[in-house]
Amino acid sequence: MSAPVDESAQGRHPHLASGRVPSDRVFEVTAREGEARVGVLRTAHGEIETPAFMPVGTKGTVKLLHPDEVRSLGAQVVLGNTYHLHFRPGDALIAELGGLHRFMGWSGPILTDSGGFQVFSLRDTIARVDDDGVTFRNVYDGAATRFTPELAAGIQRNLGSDIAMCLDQVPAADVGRRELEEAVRRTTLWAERQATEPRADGQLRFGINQGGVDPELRRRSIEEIAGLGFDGNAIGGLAIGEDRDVMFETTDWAAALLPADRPRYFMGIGDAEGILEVIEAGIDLFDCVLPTRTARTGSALTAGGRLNLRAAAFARDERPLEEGCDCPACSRFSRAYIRHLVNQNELLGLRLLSLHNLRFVIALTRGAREAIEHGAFAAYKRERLERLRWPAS
RNA sequence: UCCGGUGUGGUCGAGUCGGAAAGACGCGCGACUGUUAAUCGUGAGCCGCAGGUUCGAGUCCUGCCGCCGGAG
Repeated sequence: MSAPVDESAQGRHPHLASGRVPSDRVFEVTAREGEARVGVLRTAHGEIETPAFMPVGTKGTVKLLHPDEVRSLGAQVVLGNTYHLHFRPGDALIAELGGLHRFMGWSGPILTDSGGFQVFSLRDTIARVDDDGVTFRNVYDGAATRFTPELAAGIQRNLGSDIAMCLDQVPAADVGRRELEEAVRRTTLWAERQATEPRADGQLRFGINQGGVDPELRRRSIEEIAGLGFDGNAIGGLAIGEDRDVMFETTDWAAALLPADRPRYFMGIGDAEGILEVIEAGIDLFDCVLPTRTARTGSALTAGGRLNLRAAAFARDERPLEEGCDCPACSRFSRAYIRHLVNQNELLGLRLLSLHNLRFVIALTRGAREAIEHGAFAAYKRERLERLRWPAS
């Protein structure tokens, strides 16, 4: 594959390139419609127009894609991961090489997740959780490892991300109230400690509230976390298997409780309906592996729903994945060809699907942004949901 | 023509003293939501054909057919 080199990322130290943004200019809301809003989040490595979808690049890469491709799809910020980069190749090594931006050739904003989700979603590896931190066997070599808020802060400082997330305790969707309450309590305890840790130059820090869909616990968590005055606030521990309607309902009132002058981040949602719902609730940022993962497992996201490209139904389908889509896949290749590539395990097929799926969610989000600016979001959402319910193809 | 071997889902291939047909790949279908994921789940076999022995046959017997090898 030959791809253009990102000149701007060459020979530059991300820490030197970064600039501190005056705190009163970090986030500005520029338009509203109901609870939904449009804004701009200014980071050390550039601005993010919100609402924004953030592609996930856990190990320092949005899987299969060149950073320039990710950028040209309209992505303004990507995620990196504290857990994975700490073990491979090591955050100290990345710091030595000039930070994550330079290391991965992405000169735009980077948000790093704290590792909390990884530790707690890999439940079987957890040895012990206490108020100080969590001990687990890491997935790379099985060695016992301890994560604390201080370590999560230190790793993210080494990575030099623009937005660092707090280490949180993420309980499964089906835990009882007692365990949920423990997670809320600990998440606050940890956030208080992480809040005072040193950070990279210009780095913003976001708190994460928990509480599942329990009204009292979520409310309590939001009050405690938001009370610590982070640069932004995330709703964590949702979209992990709970009832969808309850999740949306929770998001509606939970988002409204978050400080309006700070960015609000819903962690881990990426399907079309979900994106529209959380935007409507007043969420500014969201991320998800869905577009890139479903791509690698052979599915395309479209306005009419997901297409399983492996299906025989597409063998002679000469249409693009989605009519009217401007992505590199749709502008040139047929469903039949992509199906052939996917079924033959040709990487190009998975790359084309990745490009398309990311373009789909980014374009959907951009459409929402523009709609809000014109006071047309309600109609936009209705129309998009209609198409999902009654797909044209 | 004779001798020997062999015939199990689309393909390769395990089936021990006859007792509910492994596995892999492929194919069909489906999942996937702060990535241990180019992953995971799931479906489909008149055991070459016809008889026979037996309570019971992919396994034993007979005949036929197809393939492989050798002899002539």
